[in-house]
Amino acid sequence: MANNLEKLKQVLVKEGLRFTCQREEVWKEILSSNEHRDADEIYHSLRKKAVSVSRATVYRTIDVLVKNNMVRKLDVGIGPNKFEHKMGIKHHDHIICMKCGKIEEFVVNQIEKLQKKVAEEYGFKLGRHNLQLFGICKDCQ
Amino acid sequence: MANNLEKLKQVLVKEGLRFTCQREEVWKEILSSNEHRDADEIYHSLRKKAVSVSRATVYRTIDVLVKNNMVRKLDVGIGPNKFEHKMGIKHHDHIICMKCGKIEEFVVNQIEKLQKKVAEEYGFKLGRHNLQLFGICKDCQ
DNA sequence: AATTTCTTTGAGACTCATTATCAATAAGGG
DNA sequence: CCCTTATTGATAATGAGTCTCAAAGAAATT
Repeated sequence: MANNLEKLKQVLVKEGLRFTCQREEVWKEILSSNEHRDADEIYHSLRKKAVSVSRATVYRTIDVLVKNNMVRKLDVGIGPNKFEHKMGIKHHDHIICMKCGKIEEFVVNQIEKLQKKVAEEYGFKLGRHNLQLFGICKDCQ
Repeated sequence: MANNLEKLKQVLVKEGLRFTCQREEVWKEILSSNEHRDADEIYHSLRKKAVSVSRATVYRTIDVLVKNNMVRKLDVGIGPNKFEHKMGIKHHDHIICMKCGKIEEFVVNQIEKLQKKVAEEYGFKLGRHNLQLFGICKDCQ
């Protein structure tokens, strides 16, 4: 917790940005849940707690967090992007139900390795990747 | 070619839709190129050829084609979705340059297999998937 | 402490891709 | 050829996200 706040402070210094209470609140809000939430959900959750913050600031802060590897942006194929913090969480991909929108996480190390190989083959310096499986979950079948 | 037109006719019958010259032109336009193009590019290409069609119809037609597995929708992470026809083309994924937007295609059978295994594991009936690698290409590094 | 300089914020305007609306037009069966 | 129904196109609406800019806040300078 305190560690995570420190992390934010460090990143802000590194980026030449100021530590403000809005940025702190956004970060704490994202840390407070392991759900995949979109910017608007984060914004409303903060407003419900009477935190004074605007949508624009939520988006701006998330950008900083994503750029600095503290938050992952998830393009779930439909609707707004979702976000999840990466503190103490190891890398995973997602399998998404096309009916109910349920998102499950999975890890396949071998896929990661194959991806690196592909990138090398094509002379790309690999940044992030995006792997989603879309299907119909057990409950919806 | 003639085959592909037949294919369109069949699909339209199956969907209870009519065969119109707009739908035919959109389909031919998509078939005419192996590039990854967005709806607007397809629309403008048709207009340049003096084909009378609207943006709305382009989108609507593409929807039908995607639903019937004749066209693939590509979410390239930034900007509009891109489309590519699937006639005589085998499945591949994409590696995308985050600087210049260049898209290269690759095939890794093993990844496909691993994906199927994951879906099984989680009890999902696998539909499509989405695998993009984002990086910086050789030229942009 | 006051002033200056620079950053951040928030409200709302704006953008871009896509979807919805709906009157006018076109297909296709009878 | 007529009639019903689907389709089209122009345009409005939507949704997610970004931009703008004046006002407020921090930091540095005097």
